[in-house]
Amino acid sequence: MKSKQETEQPEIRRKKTAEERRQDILEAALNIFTEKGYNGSTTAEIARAAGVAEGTIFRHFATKKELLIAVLSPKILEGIISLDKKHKDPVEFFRCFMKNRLELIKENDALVRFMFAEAQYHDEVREALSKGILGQGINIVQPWFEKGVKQGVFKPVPFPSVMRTFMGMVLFYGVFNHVFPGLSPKNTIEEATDQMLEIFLHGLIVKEAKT
Amino acid sequence: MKSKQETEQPEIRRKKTAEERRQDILEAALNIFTEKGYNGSTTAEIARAAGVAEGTIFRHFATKKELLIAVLSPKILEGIISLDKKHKDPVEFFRCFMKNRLELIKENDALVRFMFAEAQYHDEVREALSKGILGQGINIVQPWFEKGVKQGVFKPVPFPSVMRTFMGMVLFYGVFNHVFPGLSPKNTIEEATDQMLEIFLHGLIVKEAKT
DNA sequence: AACGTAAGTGAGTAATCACTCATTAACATT
DNA sequence: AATGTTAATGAGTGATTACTCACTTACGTT
Repeated sequence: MKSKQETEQPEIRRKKTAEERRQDILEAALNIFTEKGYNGSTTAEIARAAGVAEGTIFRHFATKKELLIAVLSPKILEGIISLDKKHKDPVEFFRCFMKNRLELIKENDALVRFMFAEAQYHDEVREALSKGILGQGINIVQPWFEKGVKQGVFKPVPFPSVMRTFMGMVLFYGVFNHVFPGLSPKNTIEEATDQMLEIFLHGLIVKEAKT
Repeated sequence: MKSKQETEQPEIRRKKTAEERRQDILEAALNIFTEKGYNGSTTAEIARAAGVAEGTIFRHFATKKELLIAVLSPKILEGIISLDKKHKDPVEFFRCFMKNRLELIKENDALVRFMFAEAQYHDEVREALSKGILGQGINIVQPWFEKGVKQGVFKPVPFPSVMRTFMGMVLFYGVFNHVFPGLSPKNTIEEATDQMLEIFLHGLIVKEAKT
């Protein structure tokens, strides 16, 4: 029951609501974390970036780790909603989905890289990531893939392999550009999507050739 | 000029050579680093694992970061040699290369994950990784790919996209199994290679279908 | 204006960090 | 046995860490 009424907003520096402060801290934490890593960031630094005292952080989050979880949790589920179900064609779905994910990753590449990096060391992050992304995969991708198989459009490759391949291609896109700058310089998302999709759907080999 | 002669080895606990100690420390550091991350590991912990005093570490490595570099540098170049050039067929090359890399990654998956995780935060790691792996890509993969294109076997997709797709699939293999356990349970390397290669070379779509 | 309350503060704390250095131990050489 | 040399030690150091708490501030209510 947060009975905080927005009355008039005078010139003098008003105290922010608890929720506003919380958001300030979360935003600052996200920036510092993605830049320096969880263990490389200090609560003092985050407080400075958020414009609050260090003690304020611990009024909103009991521990530093709780802050980490609070930063990542909403981000992990983000983007699920943005995908509509208007597609009829499995191939069209994969094209849209890949482009959608590439855009999402390009916009949040520091975040994505951070999540996967920290997933190595923190069980909580790994579990949240696993649940969130696997949920996307199973709920969204698998039905379309199986639909395609039933229609005879897709090969009956085991779904885990499809998922792994697809995610590898897509997720690595963001990591790649960071770790290996210089390669793929002027690649637009459109081009990247088309080229990846060409390989993913039709393969590297020209159709007439034999293995 | 290390004039240390291996004479007789009496029962009493002998002092190890500098090189032996160095290797002990490197091995322990690798284990601790991959488990807890660079910033999550302490030199005290590494010393304990290596069975040496903390000061000994700094007799062999000036700083903790120097230890990190010393741990990773040899690992990054590892595996290049193991690949012979007996292949004649570009397709066969990709099959062998993928299987080879998958095995390498499966055996060193903690290391691989650690390298890419720390590459987010340390320029030195990123540069070493970039140079090492990009070198492999350009020196080994690109010639075979271009050979395939000239033979009319491969499509003239821009090489960066091919490389990115290939690396994404392969590298993500290890990360995937760690972050998303439960999926792809009993997948052997043989199966994984075959399924990935099927998608990479021939695509998900059955040949008769149209986009 | 006086009071109560929720939110914010920052100096303080105990623990921990990477790193140092005077000392000791283990060898080879004489 | 005496001496020199190289390697190893671990208590010590100053800096830094996540986190605490007694106190202040800003606001709503009366």
